[in-house]
Amino acid sequence: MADLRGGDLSRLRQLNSLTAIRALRRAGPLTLSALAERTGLSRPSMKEVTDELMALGWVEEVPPSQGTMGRPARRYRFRADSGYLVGVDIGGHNIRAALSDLDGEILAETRQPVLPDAPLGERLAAIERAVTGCLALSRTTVADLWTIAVGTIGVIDVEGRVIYSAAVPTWRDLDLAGKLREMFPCQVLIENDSRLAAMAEARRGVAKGARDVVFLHVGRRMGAGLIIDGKVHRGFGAASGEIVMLPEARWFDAPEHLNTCASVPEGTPPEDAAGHTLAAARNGDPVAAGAVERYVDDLAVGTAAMVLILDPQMVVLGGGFSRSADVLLEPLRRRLERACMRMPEVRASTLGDECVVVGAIDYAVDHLDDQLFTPDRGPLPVSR
Amino acid sequence: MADLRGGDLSRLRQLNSLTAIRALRRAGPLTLSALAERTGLSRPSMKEVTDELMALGWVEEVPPSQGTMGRPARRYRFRADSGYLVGVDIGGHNIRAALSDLDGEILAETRQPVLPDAPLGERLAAIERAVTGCLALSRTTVADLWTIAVGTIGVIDVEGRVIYSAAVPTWRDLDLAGKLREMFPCQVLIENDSRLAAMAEARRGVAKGARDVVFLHVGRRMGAGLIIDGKVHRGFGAASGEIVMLPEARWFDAPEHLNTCASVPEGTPPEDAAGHTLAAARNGDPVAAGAVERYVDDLAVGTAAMVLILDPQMVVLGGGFSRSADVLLEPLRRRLERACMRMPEVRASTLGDECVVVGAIDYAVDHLDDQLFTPDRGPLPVSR
DNA sequence: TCACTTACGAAGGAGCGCTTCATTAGTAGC
DNA sequence: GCTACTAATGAAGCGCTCCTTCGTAAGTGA
Repeated sequence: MADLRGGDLSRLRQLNSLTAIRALRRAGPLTLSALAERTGLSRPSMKEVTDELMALGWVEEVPPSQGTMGRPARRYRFRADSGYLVGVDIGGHNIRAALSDLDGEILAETRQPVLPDAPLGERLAAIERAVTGCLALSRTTVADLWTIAVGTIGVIDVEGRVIYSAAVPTWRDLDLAGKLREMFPCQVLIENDSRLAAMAEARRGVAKGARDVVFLHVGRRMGAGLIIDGKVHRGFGAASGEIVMLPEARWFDAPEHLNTCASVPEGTPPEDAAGHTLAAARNGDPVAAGAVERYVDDLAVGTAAMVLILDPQMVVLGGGFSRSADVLLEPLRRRLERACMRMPEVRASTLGDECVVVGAIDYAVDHLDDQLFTPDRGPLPVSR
Repeated sequence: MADLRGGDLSRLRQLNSLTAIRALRRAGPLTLSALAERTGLSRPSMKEVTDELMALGWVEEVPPSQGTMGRPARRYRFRADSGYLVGVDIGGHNIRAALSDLDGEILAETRQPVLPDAPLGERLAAIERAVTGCLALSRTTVADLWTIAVGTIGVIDVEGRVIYSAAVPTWRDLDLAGKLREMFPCQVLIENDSRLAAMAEARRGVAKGARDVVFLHVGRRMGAGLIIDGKVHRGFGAASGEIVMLPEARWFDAPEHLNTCASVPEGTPPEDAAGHTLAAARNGDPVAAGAVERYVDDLAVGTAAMVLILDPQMVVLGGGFSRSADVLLEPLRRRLERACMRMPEVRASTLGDECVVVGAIDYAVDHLDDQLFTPDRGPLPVSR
């Protein structure tokens, strides 16, 4: 429960340094005066702070802006390139990776296809290829990596061990965090992919700014991710969002309505059936429309449970089927309107397939921020 | 999003003062040396801090402890009696109030019976009587009150307005916070009663120490309160925990199994029927046992929804029926065991009827803490 | 070239916390 | 009752961080 440590003078400086970093991260290059004004410090004090931050490698000078009145002011910026973050999305069929700077600006992305039943070694190798691919694209080395954040399907325990994964058999009981730590000499974070997707939507997607968000992963498998009070909600055993396990919530079998619809042509591969049904419904096929109706009926039950329990500001529809949001959104809203006490906004995901990698990066950025702004870390470390 | 204000020297002092207060609140009377050690400050600095706090009225000296080696040390304690908090539970049939010091130590309690359909004025008068009764019992005046926290049935909006109340008709559309602010010249907080009960259990009840708690209010009406990350979770529109509104969760009609059980004697008043059924089940009546089975079946569905969605550390069974926890707990556990991914602890409430008032006080204490520990409040105010 | 604007840099001062050391007020043992 | 020991007290002096103030520097616009 919070810290009971009193502050030293150096603690004050540390606080002010962090405040300066935060201001620079938020507002880009700033002059000394602007920085001083924003943080409330005097210019001379801020000068000392920036000098120190420059010496440590956290901040650098950029050329002054031209055409201003008066003597041109020095400008400083946060050196977001003094370290890099990688986000990884380990899906059934694809492994995606993205590399960003410390501000979460994405600099490179890669994708490695992989078979759901590929042996473990192959899958891990694909992860390594995806990450090193990103490094090569952005001309950085593994030594510059500060954090790798991984989103994966399945239930992950608090230590980063996979304890359940319906979609990827070889994934089960794997100490994923451990394996990745062997591969990469940096901090490794593991999260459930739906939760990271929720994070992405809450940070830079359609739910930007919302503190409480329910993210629905609708696709061939169903899942949910929760953002509560602006943070990823994991739950005590990292098993939150698993409403799909409750038969009464009617999520588990919901996709069957779309898969087994009579309007799907014979011989369609099973993974494409739902897409056919949704497309047919969009084109006015009454049989498909009925299947979609029944699908949304089921989807709405589990969703209403989450909305009634949490009263979020927004519900975001994501996952594979969210490409058909135009067919799903309105009927879902209508049903929720009837079922809920207070109707949340219901919107479609805007980030698409990159949702999870982007969320992984946002998660890593948050983690970095937390580390920086946790008191009693001692002085700021040298950056690079 | 956090503050961007840098720190002054005085800010450091403020921080240290607050740290000292916090240490004293947590550990009772402490000597200067002990305080210094705990907070990491040097003794001379801590002396200045305590001098200042004494001058402001936040801290006072107590006689030194005897029989120690060496020169006896001054001891200081937090003046929890420099202000008072009141918690109020507005139920259908009773209005309870309790008065505590700033540490949340309860000093007086009162109860005022009131009819569910009493006119609004009468109900408000009963609230006033309950509170002034507490003041009289503890020989304090309304001027010493810092905060009143109120828990009430029904859905309260973010501004403290009652927007829905099935049990108390006159309560509807009432600006409760406004009315109370007219009555009492202090800070007024309004919350839903189940959420406050959850708070109490998480702070000093059976769930003490748990960060994520689901509190089940089981009684003639059903409700739930959530503690997430140690804080009351209200939701965006203060409508969280309303799973009872979802038919598929089977909470709404669940109590009917107990009310309409054939083993209830003719002529039993409807409010006592469920109690009879539970008692009969405890005594081995097979008909009553069946009714209880069906009741728990329903109860478990909504509960499983909450557990699967949130993955709490603990589920607390509270409310009127929790007096029969011995009959309910085991069957509930069995059903959850089957339904949940990770089984939480399931325990009965230990605080009984005082749950809500106590929770209201804990809520007020938390609020006070937040206010104190929010930066940029300027210097510590004079206490009393 | 001159007035004006804005930033820079150095100097002096105040607040806060730290260390050090002589002093004080108790207990324990003889 | 005296002495040795223990632990807290109080005052002095130091260093760090931030503040304000003021003269100087480096641009723009007339």
